[in-house]
Amino acid sequence: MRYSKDHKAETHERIVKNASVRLREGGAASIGVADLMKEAGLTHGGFYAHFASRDALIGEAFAHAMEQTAKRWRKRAEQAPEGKELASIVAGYLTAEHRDDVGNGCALPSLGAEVLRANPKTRKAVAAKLEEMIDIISEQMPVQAAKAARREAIASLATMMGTLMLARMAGAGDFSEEILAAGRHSVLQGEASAKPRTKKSKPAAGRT
Amino acid sequence: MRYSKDHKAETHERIVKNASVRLREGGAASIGVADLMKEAGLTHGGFYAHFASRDALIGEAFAHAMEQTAKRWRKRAEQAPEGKELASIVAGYLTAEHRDDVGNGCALPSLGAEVLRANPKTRKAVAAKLEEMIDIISEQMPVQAAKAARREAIASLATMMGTLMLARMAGAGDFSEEILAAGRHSVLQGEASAKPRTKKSKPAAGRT
DNA sequence: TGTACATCAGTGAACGCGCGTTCACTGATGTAC
DNA sequence: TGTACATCAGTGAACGCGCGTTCACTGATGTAC
Repeated sequence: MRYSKDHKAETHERIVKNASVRLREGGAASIGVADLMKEAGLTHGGFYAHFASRDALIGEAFAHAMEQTAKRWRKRAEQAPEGKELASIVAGYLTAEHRDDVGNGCALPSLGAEVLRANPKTRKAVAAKLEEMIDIISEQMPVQAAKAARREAIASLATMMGTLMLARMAGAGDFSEEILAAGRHSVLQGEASAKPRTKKSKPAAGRT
Repeated sequence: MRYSKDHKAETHERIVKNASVRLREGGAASIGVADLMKEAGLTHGGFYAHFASRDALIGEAFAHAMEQTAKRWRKRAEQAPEGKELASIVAGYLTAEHRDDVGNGCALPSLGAEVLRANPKTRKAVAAKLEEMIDIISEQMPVQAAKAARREAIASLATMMGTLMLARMAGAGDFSEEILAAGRHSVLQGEASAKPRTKKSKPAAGRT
């Protein structure tokens, strides 16, 4: 072959990564085949050696963005001092840096509305990843009952993504900072140093 | 004139209303001039007698969606029994009906990501409307201190819109219902029958 | 070791199509006289 | 009251442009003999 063993796989991954950034920044409609290939240093004709269609790429870009977000949370939870797992995730989430980095940020606020317009297969994959993400937060909840932990995990996730969206809508001034602070206060009140529900000796298990 | 006095204004409004539904459902990219005019019973050429450009229409559609949402909340707060204003807004918000009616639903979850791609003028107008919406919720908060009320209003709004988005991402099954219930529980816990901060004798004032 | 062939990631011209915008025109009504 | 003209919301053909997709081709490398 002309290229190294997994050269094609690397190219494929590069295209998907770039697409997932653009997807978060500008929505699926902003993804242009020619632009994307140019960004990857290739010409547009080669696109169809990697993807069956533009829509297939969009599906992969969704999956990549969701998985990247989940990975980030797992890593944060693992690296945080015991009892500070949730606080660490929230502190990393509700920041001006995250607000301003839409393309590499959490998939949920960027893609929540977008996924409604995606094909059924993509929608299902996204819903499954969402379950995973809820599990990750749920494991860090300072509540003993699993049911309550799950309920609170969902609400915390909702508050986090909602806060980030509102902060983005508000722009980058005092109003936006106020929103971020309100979200942090709400999610973390009275839970700053409580113990998570599960030990973190093992990486988080997959979804149910 | 060929038509009644405010015929043109009515046509204009009809186009904007239709556009604001499409904007919420499919994003700005889904708004096609020809489609929209056809929906209004007209031909595409007449569009430019009403709007300077497609982009100008999109700006009006944003404003309409935001104002419609704010109006709905004011109405709900006015019609609710005293002490149940916030509960009434939340109960109307976190329902399967609202989840399934994206086009006529709250502007925030549908347009939060979309507005980041709009022009600066539209972005500013949306941010101003967001302030108004926070004020509406803030006035119904069962807290005496204005600062705390505003903080809690922001967090409630974030949780509400975040919950609705998560429920939409989850589809329409048990998982989705669970999300809605978690959001209702979170926003309303312990506040079900507290008194709002302000009397509702007068319609809510404009934003600061 | 040398030669002919197969492989296949990537190239770039070409296609069909839809879209935003322009523009000369229509035709019903209000107004001036 | 009747006639000629001005107004203007709406019509529909035409335009230029960008985009997704197709396809014959390239050329460097691995493999068979």
